[in-house]
Amino acid sequence: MYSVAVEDYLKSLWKLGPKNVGTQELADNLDVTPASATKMILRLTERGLVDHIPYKGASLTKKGELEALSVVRRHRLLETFLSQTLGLGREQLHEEAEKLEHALSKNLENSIAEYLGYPKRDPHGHPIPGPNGELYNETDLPLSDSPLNVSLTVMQVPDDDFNILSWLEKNGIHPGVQLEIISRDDFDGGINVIIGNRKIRISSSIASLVQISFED
Amino acid sequence: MYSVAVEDYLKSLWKLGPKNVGTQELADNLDVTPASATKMILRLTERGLVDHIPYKGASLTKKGELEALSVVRRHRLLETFLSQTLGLGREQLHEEAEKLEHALSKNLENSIAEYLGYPKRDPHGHPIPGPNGELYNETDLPLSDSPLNVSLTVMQVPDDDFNILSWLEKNGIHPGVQLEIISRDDFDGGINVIIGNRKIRISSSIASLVQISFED
DNA sequence: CTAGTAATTTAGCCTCGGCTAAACTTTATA
DNA sequence: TATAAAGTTTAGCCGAGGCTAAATTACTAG
Repeated sequence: MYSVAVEDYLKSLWKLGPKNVGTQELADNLDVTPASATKMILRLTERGLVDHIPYKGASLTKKGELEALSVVRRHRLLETFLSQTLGLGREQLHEEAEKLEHALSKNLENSIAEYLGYPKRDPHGHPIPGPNGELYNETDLPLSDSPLNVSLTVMQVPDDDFNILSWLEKNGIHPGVQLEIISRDDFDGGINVIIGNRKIRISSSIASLVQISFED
Repeated sequence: MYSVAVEDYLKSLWKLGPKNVGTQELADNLDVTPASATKMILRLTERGLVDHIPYKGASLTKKGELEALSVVRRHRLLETFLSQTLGLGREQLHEEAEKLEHALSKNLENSIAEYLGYPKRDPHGHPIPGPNGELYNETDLPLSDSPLNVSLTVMQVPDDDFNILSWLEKNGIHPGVQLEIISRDDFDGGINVIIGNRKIRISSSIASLVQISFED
């Protein structure tokens, strides 16, 4: 139904939204020139997938959002499937799913979801949209803003940065793990955490990409 | 590296070869017009993937054949993988693999091959080319030409015709099954076979698409 | 051997999704 | 508030891969 390019634009608009997304930001995200992004935005607007206010930015219509969520669902189901079956590491999943998501039929999507027992989250802890775009309420919080001396459970890690993910894996930080912040370096926002019996320092920029919850 | 269209053309040329393939035949196989096929053949020739003698047909170069075999390998590994993990029926595999094969990275191909234990055949019994295009010698024979009153083992069934495959499945005919031809209808080449404790008639056109061997 | 038919190629057009260069808004700064 | 900078759009180009219609080549039958 939709081309690879169209699906990629919708996914980016969803990821960068729900605010009005600027042409530049969208173009950067997709590795194309702003001129190309403008042209595609016009086509998507034509097809009722996007609302566009010239010089102000673009955002998904309801129709566009549903299609974007369908792509995200396929992506996250594939990550979960590849992780479960082949045992691929968290840092390898994104790149593979990025290609396969465009080639996954509705049938196969359903088979995979059933096989996995209708999972609610992928291996990075990201919520998997339902078959009709349902996305449950997000209550996880950034590790960077969390209080000291409280037991925290890691809920989400980023999915698309190989280096950050490798570092997190190496330090045992992934969904389900318990940790506790013992101090915060005021000058740069870096934090020191206890995880298992080890103490490690996490930079502010990475801590802001890790989501936690207070429940065990 | 190669586009979906290029991979599809190479795969078709391989399937229809190794003879010189006519433009019409190729075009029919790919559901495009002969004019489109001609144009693509010229591009593939330009890229050293195809040898083309104007008005006589086209065939794969060594380079083109290796690339075609790589696509076939991905296709058959995917069929095997989807069958093993999701338990998809033989008649559903082809269509899904047809789309996914173009989105499978070398890494994922390797992971899947390892996971499956480097299988030699896919669920339809078709040989899976090795990672460098190795294809072992084919010794299976068409059921339609096989002798009477000898125990035969089904080795291969077609992969791309949903209706034929459904019929074969329904009648328990798939790789690994033993059967014996008890008579042949001279007028149309249809055969009567014993399979398990049932006796069924197989039309000549279907029997020519089923490959058998004499070993048990 | 020649005419008619079938297969193939060429010519010319289209859409998609890129690009660069230039023009036009909007925003920020002096 | 004028103007420079930044962001956005327009114009025009390109290649891939389709298409139709017309021209060309090959094959076949009389």
